[in-house]
Amino acid sequence: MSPQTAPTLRIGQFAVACGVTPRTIRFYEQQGLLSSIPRQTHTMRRYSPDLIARVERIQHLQALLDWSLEDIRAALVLEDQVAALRTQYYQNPSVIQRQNLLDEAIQLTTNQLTRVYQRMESLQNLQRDLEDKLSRYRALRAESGREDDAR
Amino acid sequence: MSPQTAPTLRIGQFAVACGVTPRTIRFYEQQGLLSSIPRQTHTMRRYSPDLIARVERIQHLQALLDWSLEDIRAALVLEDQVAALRTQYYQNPSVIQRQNLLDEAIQLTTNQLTRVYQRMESLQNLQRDLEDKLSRYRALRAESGREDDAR
DNA sequence: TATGATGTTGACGTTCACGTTAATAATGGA
DNA sequence: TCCATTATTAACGTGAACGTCAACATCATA
Repeated sequence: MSPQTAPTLRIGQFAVACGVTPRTIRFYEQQGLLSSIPRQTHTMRRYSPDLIARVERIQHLQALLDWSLEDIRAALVLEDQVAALRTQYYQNPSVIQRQNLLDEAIQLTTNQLTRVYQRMESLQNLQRDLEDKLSRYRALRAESGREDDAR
Repeated sequence: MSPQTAPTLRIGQFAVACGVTPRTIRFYEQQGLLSSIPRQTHTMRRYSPDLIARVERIQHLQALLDWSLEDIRAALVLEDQVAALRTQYYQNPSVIQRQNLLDEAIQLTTNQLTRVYQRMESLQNLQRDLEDKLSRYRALRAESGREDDAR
């Protein structure tokens, strides 16, 4: 969460850098996916370039795991909390609290990994099907080519 | 396309077998994903069990490649045409037509495969990220455990 | 300092992939 | 033959993830 780079980008350039529209960025913020964006002189939002990776992460989870923005939000919030833990960002919580938080994060990440493995397996099956199909098509095309030669 | 098994199932049982609702089945037919379903006595639809695989295929393409039903329809229609070609289902088209059809099908399948490869690569990256994250969490959790021991 | 590009907050619109309901008809077993 | 179960069409409803528009504010620069 803590920005490593200065918040220099305005929403237009930031959105282009992320490959989305400004509307999408505002929508993500509204849904709690980007937390409070600092504003210069209390008006326009400013984005630090390291937030680009966060938006791309959102889109990846969306596209690759079929997660809703709500699921993604929950995951990011938890990750942010762990990150805050590490940098002692907020008042050092009790050992129990830290452990619970970490256990939750471990649980969540494990679930994500399981999902990833399942998807990869399904994709491999699909790959096999498609490769078989392709070779059958090529064989048919070759036959048809021979007929054509003999015209 | 040509059913290998008799159309015995009514829509309720068929939908259950596919893991969807009857509404979904009717919707797919309406969108041209299942072509004309034979009806006994001109009223109720009857499904042959081999159509289950087709519905599962639709859901896979939807979930794994993020395709719209329209994209899937186009792919299935093309595949059906090639299958019809093989079984001489409709009037033997000209050699040129057959070749064009096959070329289209080869093109489409190649595109699908490309998409599959891209997704698998992205998934592998995500897998690495998640595994790294998980081991970091576990390390943190271990630290916290030691603090706890020293209470 | 004028002005065109860019940003802001609502609020309503849109698309996809179905869900739900209603009013009616067909099926199949006691 | 009766009647509970299942199916049929038609129509409207829904949630997610934005798109679009209006009415206004602010920024950068000539």
